Amino acid sequence: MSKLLEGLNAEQRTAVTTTEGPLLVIAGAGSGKTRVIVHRIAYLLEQGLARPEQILAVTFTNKAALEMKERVHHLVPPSRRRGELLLSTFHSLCVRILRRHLDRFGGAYTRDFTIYDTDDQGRLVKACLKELGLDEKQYPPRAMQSRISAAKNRGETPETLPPSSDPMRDALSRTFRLYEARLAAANALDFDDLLLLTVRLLHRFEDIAADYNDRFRYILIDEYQDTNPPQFNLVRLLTQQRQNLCVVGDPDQSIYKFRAADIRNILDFEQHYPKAKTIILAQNYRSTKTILDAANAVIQHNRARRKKDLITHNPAGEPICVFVAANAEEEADFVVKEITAWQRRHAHLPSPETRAAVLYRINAQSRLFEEACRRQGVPYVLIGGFSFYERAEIKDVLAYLRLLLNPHDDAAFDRIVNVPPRGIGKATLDILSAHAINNGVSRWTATLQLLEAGRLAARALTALNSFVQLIESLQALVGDTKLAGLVQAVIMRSGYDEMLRQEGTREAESRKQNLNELLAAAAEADERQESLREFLDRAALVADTDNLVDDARITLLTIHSAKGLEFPLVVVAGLEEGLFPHMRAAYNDDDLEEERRLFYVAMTRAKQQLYLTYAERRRVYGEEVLADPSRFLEEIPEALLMDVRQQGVGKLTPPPAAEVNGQHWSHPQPAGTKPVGTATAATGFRVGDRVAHATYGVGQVVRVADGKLDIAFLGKGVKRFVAGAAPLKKIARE
DNA sequence: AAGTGCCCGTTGTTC
DNA sequence: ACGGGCACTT
Repeated sequence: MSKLLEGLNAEQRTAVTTTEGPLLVIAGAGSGKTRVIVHRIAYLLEQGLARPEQILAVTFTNKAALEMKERVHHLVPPSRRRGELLLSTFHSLCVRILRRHLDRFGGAYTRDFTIYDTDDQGRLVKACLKELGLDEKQYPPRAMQSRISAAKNRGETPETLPPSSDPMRDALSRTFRLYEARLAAANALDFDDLLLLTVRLLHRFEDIAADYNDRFRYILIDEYQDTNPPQFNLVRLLTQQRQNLCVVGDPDQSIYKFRAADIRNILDFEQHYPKAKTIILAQNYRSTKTILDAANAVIQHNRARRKKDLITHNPAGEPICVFVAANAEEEADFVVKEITAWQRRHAHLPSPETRAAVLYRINAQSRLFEEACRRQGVPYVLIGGFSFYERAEIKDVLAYLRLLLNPHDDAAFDRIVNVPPRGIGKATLDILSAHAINNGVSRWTATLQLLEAGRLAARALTALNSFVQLIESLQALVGDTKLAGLVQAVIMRSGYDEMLRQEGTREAESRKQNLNELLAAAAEADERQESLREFLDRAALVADTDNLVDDARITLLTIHSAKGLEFPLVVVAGLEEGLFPHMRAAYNDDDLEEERRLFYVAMTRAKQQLYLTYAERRRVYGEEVLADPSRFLEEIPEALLMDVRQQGVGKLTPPPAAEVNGQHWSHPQPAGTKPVGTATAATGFRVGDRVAHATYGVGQVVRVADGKLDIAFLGKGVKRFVAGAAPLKKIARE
């Protein structure tokens, strides 16, 4: 028997060695899912079933891909792994394919396309709304953006969304159409396009599809529960010929519905691939029995679910600690203090066994924990939120670099045309933009044409001309100069360095430091002999967790970012109604069940010890609000919990119902009621209506006058809202 | 064209 | 509480 199989349980072995035909591996949290994938790849190589370049494994992050590769290398001797093992995310894979074949479409898109990130997308949507004369108040850019994205992932195109008499739908249709046209004009692809165009490419050109079918004899997909329709279609197209497809995932950990992930992909796998064999990995190797029992108890509250209980032979371990803080600052202080104390108590263990993570629902919570760490002088690593590649100065310099490769990249152009300020003001840019729209050309082309015609104020002409000179002179360096040199040239010649120097603030200093880090990253890319293109692609597709520091003592991150990770000590913070489950998810069963899965993911990150904390008061939008404990806390058997303040677990029972205007209200939302839409105006509200607010919870309209609403919230008094100014949902009676 | 002050929405999760 | 966007000023 192969040494590879030693130490694997019976199910894991079957999953590793069943190499013909489709295979579905339902892997519970901590059941060795990654291990199965790694060993399966190693097995394929060792048995000579495939050469490295014939295997494709798709992971959720690039970091996961790198780790897997290392582990495979550890198991397989070098002689067996000559060739390129392709381990990557769906997005990276698609960029790779498109950079090779996108020209085949022959239309506007070429292989030199630029990738628009969410930020660029937002700018573009805004510009489209403006161009169409649509009011941003009535059609919030962010909402439009996510509707467009959702439509694209459903397979809609501007053609399938015809003009409509409904103003909202019509606005969406028109914005969508213009948005797509502008993307094409800029030779730009958004994140959705990367997947969608790859699917279209393989669908349309059989020879390309055949090539990849030929090449990839074995395909493995990790975190399959979070694949979306385009990803599903891509997998279909890649497995037409051979169905040596192995998907691994856990329906209970599906947490990306908001980005179009469709849990049915995994639930219906056996229907999609009728010859599929299914293996369930139900033994958890990660967590203590206490933690696992609690997680099992919680997830059982989900009704739309295939029953699956995880078991473990691990010891019971310590009870789960629940801490109730008076406010969010106290919560954060307690968490940091408790973590350091726990680590001190376990100082005899090797340091990887005392790593801790603070998990929270929303990024805004991170600030509290950062501040608590700073106050207590404890080093920490923050994941996400304002990560490196999202910083303005980094994006600015990257925008310069993008413009060098693709001057028609309007998003990049807009970003830096007057950064640092070089006298190209609003008036000039309006003319420029109008010219670009009227002539159907990019900003860059419009600039050249305006310069040619000379029909602008002399000052504007000089400024624009020097900008063009700058870009062209930098373009001349591409290819000849090393990346580090190029980045340095951008920072210096653009005047960015000078601008930061003149500011002279601490903030400017730290931005300068960030740019130095970017320089270092460029130098590293030089060592790997990367092209500018590859450098930019990487920058566009880095995941927050890709920069995870493995040996950090304390890591702060959202639960979403924590997917696939594990820590000996985990604190899940902010377990309050309205925050977790989040207000916006509390009104429909599907969203609420996804919140519960999110909590399930959070709990099952913990190996040894789990803390659950919440604050009775928290500042939201600068205002102190009261909060009730999360309903999820009540779903954990009390025997598994310990209140670290010795207040008794009775603390966790829901607060009594309250009276508003003589009517009885229970919090949260009364059962059986449904949201009927977001209020964009006070119209449609009547005195007596039940309404919900993202921050204050359920309330009752007590006055409607002059486009204003007075709403009474339980325990929070009467608040006044201006029409269209607040995220209100009206709740229908019954 | 750039600077100042006020109003408004923000904070839901990410490749 | 805070920053972006806008109107208004210099």
